[in-house]
Amino acid sequence: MKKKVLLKDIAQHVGVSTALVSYVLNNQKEGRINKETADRIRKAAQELNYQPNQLAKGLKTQKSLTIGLIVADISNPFSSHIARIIEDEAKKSGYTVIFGSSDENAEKMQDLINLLLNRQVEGLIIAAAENTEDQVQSLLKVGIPFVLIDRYFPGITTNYVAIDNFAAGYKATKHLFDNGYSRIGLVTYKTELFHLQERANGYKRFIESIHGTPLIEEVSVENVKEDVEKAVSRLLSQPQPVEAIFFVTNMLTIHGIKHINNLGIKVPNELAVVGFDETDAFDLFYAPITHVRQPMEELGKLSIRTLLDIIHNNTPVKTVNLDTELIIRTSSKAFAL
Amino acid sequence: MKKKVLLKDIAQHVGVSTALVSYVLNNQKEGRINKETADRIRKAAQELNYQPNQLAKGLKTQKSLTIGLIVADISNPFSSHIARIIEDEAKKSGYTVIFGSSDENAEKMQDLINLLLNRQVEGLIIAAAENTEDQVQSLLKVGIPFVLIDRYFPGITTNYVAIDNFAAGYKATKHLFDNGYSRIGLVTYKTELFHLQERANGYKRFIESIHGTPLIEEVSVENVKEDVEKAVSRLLSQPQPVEAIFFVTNMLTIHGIKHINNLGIKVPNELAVVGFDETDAFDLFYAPITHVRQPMEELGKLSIRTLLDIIHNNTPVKTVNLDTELIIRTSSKAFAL
DNA sequence: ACAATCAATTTAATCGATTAAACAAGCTTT
DNA sequence: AAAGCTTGTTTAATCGATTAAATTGATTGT
Repeated sequence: MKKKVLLKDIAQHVGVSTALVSYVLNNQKEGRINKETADRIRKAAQELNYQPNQLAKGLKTQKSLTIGLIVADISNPFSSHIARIIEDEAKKSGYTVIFGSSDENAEKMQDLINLLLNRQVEGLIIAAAENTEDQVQSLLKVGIPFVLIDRYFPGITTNYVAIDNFAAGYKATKHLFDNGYSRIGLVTYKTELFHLQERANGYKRFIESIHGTPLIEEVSVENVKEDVEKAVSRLLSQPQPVEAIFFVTNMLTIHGIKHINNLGIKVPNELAVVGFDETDAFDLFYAPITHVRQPMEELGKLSIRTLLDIIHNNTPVKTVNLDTELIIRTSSKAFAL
Repeated sequence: MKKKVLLKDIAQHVGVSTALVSYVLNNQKEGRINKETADRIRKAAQELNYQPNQLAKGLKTQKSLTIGLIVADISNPFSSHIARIIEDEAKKSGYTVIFGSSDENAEKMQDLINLLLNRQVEGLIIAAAENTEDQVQSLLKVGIPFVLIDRYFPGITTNYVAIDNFAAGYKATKHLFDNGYSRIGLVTYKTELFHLQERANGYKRFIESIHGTPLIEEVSVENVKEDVEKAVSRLLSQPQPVEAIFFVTNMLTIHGIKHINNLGIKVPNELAVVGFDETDAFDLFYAPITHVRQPMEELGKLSIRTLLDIIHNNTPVKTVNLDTELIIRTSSKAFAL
């Protein structure tokens, strides 16, 4: 591999010290540098196609211009969508993003945090995995700038950008009820994750408000597909089968409707469905899926902007719960009267 | 922010030089170091939770343990799936991946390359954007280890991992014909990208082999949705409308079937469809979509393994064209006889 | 008893930048 | 003409690690 062009090479080429080259290329000491010398330096840098070594620069300046993003799984469309928004927004401020997938696993998440900190990221955006309060607490103690996204812990006072999960759950359930479905089941993960519990709580609150019985099925993260299938089947094989199901994440929704489809059950006539998040799959289903849409752009942009704010100005704690929108399609259509 | 624990801190804590600490923590000079001293150093490192500064380490050792991945758009499921596989495989060898999205734009891709090289990545995996031969050539000249993935340039001898696009195109078209569809249209991007041309070439070759007329619609990258809609409509409003359409990428397929659906056209009875890549949307469509499946795991793993091979052993050029699988579903079902 | 060997550790240079402080030469000012 | 500014540039320390080479003190061989 050809050797890289260094500051020293430019200095030699022009016949000045590396210090001067550095000053010129960083536009420092404006006015104190001979215009003509400066031009020669800039020209040489251009010609030699000088690219500063960011490791060296970062080491000296203590600024890596890098932030870390930890998601559950970068191949999940929710994660990759957010990742893309954050990438773009970070770039606007000259920052690069390093991603990592935690697989909803606390240990992997800790490894990722260490890895990112070793790489001297200036801050983190984290979609925290289950049971990672301790890790978040210890980040707080260390004082690394970070912002939680999507998930957060009610017991920890820290920056986060998320949605109003309770309202989303309530709204989705109410919508089904208003459209004539009264026995409504819910499929969620068996999890301590607060944001998912809140979606379920919103559901429960509404069901209670109409004096109904909550019917909640919890599935494992490890075995989503099979578990969702069982969950759906159980909800349908009750003495009084459910008339509608609310799935609280994109994956649950997808596996759910695939199974419903395989069972030959007609949506919404035999069973209404409300899903969460957006995916093309929801549109292409013969009965397009009513779903809770999260404001992705806002989530992403707000999280990175908050993070950069903290990094640069050490602003006070900021917590955001954005509103969601219920996109009403066919899968929850009211009974024809 | 609490100050980080340095090698120096451990040295001071134990009462030895930083050199010794470094040797111990890197398991160097095995046997030449007093076992008891070594233990004390390791214990101190543990207690103080020492995390080496990778910028400093990388600067000195000239190894960043980082590789760069350039995709068209990380939020595209194809890209994010590949990214995830590469992330996992890289981690196994102690490497971290930095991603960037080029948006199919040559200039952005060049910026990304520079950015990644500044960050001293040891190598690159690139899904090259259109018209970036020059960039690839110049990477070759500079001698940076890199592997092209998904896309490659017939005129450039370099490492790449891709599929046999021609065969995929041929196979998909033949399948439609064998199932009784003879007027078959194709929707692709208006592009110089060789891999997409090859998919179209495979299509053309087959159509010619049956003495048919190729019906190719090209859409722009910038305006996919509208253009696909127009393309589909044009294919259907021919004097003799097409009986089947082959879409050569996942996005084209999704937009295509959405539109076909909106037009109220029944698949496959009124129009058969074959798509490319996999997405949940294909399964959930009322007539599950027959599609070309790319071997994602192999693509991802092979690309990173090849790259690491080059980095470490400077192996000779390796080009790979993997076979694809045609997943036959309902959307291309033979006419009932 | 003296050189040679060995084990254990330290010294100091280095990676490629940045930057405070020093310096040189010309110009003012009194 | 001495002292003080300006302007333009260089010197040298530094960031936090790694690592070749030097050093120290003990041990061994002859």
